[in-house]
Amino acid sequence: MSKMTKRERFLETSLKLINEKGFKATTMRDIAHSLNCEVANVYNYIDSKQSLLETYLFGISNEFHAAIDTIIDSNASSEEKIRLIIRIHIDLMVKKPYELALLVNEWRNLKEPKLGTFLAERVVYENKVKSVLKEGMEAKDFKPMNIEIATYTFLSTLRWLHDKYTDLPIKINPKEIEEQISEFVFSGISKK
Amino acid sequence: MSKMTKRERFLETSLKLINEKGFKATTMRDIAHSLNCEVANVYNYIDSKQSLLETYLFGISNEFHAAIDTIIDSNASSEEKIRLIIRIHIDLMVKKPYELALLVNEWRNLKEPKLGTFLAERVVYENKVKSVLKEGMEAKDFKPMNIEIATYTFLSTLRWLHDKYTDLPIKINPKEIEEQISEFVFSGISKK
DNA sequence: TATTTACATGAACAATTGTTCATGTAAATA
DNA sequence: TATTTACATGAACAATTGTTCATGTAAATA
Repeated sequence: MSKMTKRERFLETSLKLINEKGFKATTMRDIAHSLNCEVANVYNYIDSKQSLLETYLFGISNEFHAAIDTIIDSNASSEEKIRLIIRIHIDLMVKKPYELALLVNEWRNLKEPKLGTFLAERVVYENKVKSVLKEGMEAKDFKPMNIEIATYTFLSTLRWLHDKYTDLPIKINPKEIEEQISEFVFSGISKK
Repeated sequence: MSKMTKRERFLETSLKLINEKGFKATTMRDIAHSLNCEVANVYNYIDSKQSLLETYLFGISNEFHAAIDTIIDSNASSEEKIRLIIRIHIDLMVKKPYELALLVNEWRNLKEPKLGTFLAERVVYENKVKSVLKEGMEAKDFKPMNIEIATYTFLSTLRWLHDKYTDLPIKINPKEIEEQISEFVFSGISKK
């Protein structure tokens, strides 16, 4: 459909613009300008500036949830599950670096009640990760840890990726990132 | 001095407000309101909204640099240096959680040429960390790693702290965070 | 006592913002 | 051919924004 194509091209353009300048700093006129059209025309594609942000954020959030649910429902070992979680984060970063950057940087600009929904979804996601770590601890695959700290620290190791992938022209090889981060997470930096 | 006290109280109030709503979303009128005064009065304390942000960001950035320089110039082992870097991050988070949150979340709102200066300073900081990791790798304290990935992954493990410390009423014990994160960084989550 | 200092006000400003409206048009569809 | 659809325009709006100005005042300082 011609509509889809045009709309998608519009979404892509404004996504990059928002990433460059930030959501608040990007005006409807900025978006129009980068599309070579008038401001009013932008409203043929979206309802409001807010809804634009919501579309992006809930879209990528859903993708993360769909991916982790498949992993959790599998009968892989805890270690294998963590390995797969690392992989989906890197996969999504390669496929949708700008959406990922938005997810990290711009969710604050959501308004209630969407903001509450978003944060609730994020807690659910964190809890899914937490459950895998807990499972692994109980199975003695993982060492005894403060589960909260371990969850946040682990998730943090995956949260810088988008930054390098959106800004730099030279992309680091995703396979290498996956190996290096997995090694870091499972056995740290010390030469044992 | 009475001036210092009042100005500092003002800085503290607006710092929290900016953290709550975001820099762009916080208006001068918001700040005035939370101080129970008129907008114009705010300009007795600062030159502009931008300079307010700059004060915070370069202040905390300098603290990080001062702290890491002391560590780098010491003759501690690489492992000990990494341990100390973890410690200063946690110390600063406990002492100045709001400044830290700003450093992570709001630097994008700086304008050139301050933005360039800030980013350059950040690269310098990352390079200092990188040099410690490299040194440790060469001394065979640390395993062979892609040094870029290791640096960003390591720094990330410290970048979620402020979030929990500003939002939650219940503070996690800093000593425990330090131990847990050090263990994570040096030997990972696997039960060896 | 005279003067400086730090803090305070209210009104006004020019610019920017998201959004709406009436209207138009080329291409696809019925 | 008639009509719907998707995309497009320019003007206008009400609200919000950071900042300035002239002016005031209580307390500290000279």
